[in-house]
Amino acid sequence: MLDMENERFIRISKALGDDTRLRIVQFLSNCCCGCGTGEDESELNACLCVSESPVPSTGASSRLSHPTAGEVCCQINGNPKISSTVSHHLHELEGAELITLQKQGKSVCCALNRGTLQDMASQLLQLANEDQSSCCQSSNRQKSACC
Amino acid sequence: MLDMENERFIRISKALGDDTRLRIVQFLSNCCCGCGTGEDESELNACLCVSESPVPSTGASSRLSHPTAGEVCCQINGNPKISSTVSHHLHELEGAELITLQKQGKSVCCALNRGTLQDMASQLLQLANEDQSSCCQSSNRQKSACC
DNA sequence: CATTCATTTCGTGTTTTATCGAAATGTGTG
DNA sequence: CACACATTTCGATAAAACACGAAATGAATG
Repeated sequence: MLDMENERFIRISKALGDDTRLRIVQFLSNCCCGCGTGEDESELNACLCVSESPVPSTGASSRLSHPTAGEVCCQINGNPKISSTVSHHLHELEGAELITLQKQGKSVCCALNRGTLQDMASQLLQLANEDQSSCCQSSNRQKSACC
Repeated sequence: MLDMENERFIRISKALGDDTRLRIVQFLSNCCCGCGTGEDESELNACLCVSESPVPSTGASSRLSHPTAGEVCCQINGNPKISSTVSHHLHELEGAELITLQKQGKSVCCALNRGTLQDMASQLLQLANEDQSSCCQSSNRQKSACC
């Protein structure tokens, strides 16, 4: 296991080791607006997840490509406005690079960072399939009196 | 994501989200004696990880197929005898099904449960590649006034 | 410029987790 | 049976994580 630092691995594991945060990741994972750029109107129009806020100058609706923090919060605990707790969890997930947060107007858009999940999966597979033939001669073994 | 319960996913994530426990898993992962049954003498004889305790009746050495808790502890913190802290971590990992502990005489043998790591990896890949087209109609969306 | 709205920051109480040493358990040995 | 040994259990302590409400920030609106 060379690539990912333990510190990062632990940060991600901790982030995923909380019920609220896991549910946030799950919601963002199967949310159809979690990956669009907001430019392809046709797919966005069919999606209930997008935020809809009227633009007064044109009278048209502006649509965001990702669910807002408030919408995520609503999905998680039914709270109509974002709680400080969910806000905190979102930033925790952002710190672990599991999601990205982007300010759009007075809202914050949340998007899943699928690459981090893939990295994590490959680290786990590496741990599962680690070459077992090298441990005894290897230098990564701690030299101690006891073993 | 149907298969693994959130509770189990969280248990495993928490177990991997601690530096000491991660190092235990890493050690067991690339330990060459982490998978043998102890019956194939030829491969075990070359391995420094095996426990060697003289059997007085025959005068020969008995070899265990896995590192003992004490040996794991030694690798982790250089402590010649197992600490209560490492013992606790081992049982935490056992609870998450990441390792198995088996009593052999007065020692406990520790073996990595590679299947759990693989399961976890596939869960993460599933999260990463979740179908995004079904969220808006799907029933797994919470119905709330706010969204 | 005052107001509303979405979000964050802050202060605090509560729970969980990690760590340590001492005592207890249990297994094999002389 | 007494003893040594590996490990676990227990009790205490300290640190980290979670949760909550109130106040603060900052952007859009009237």
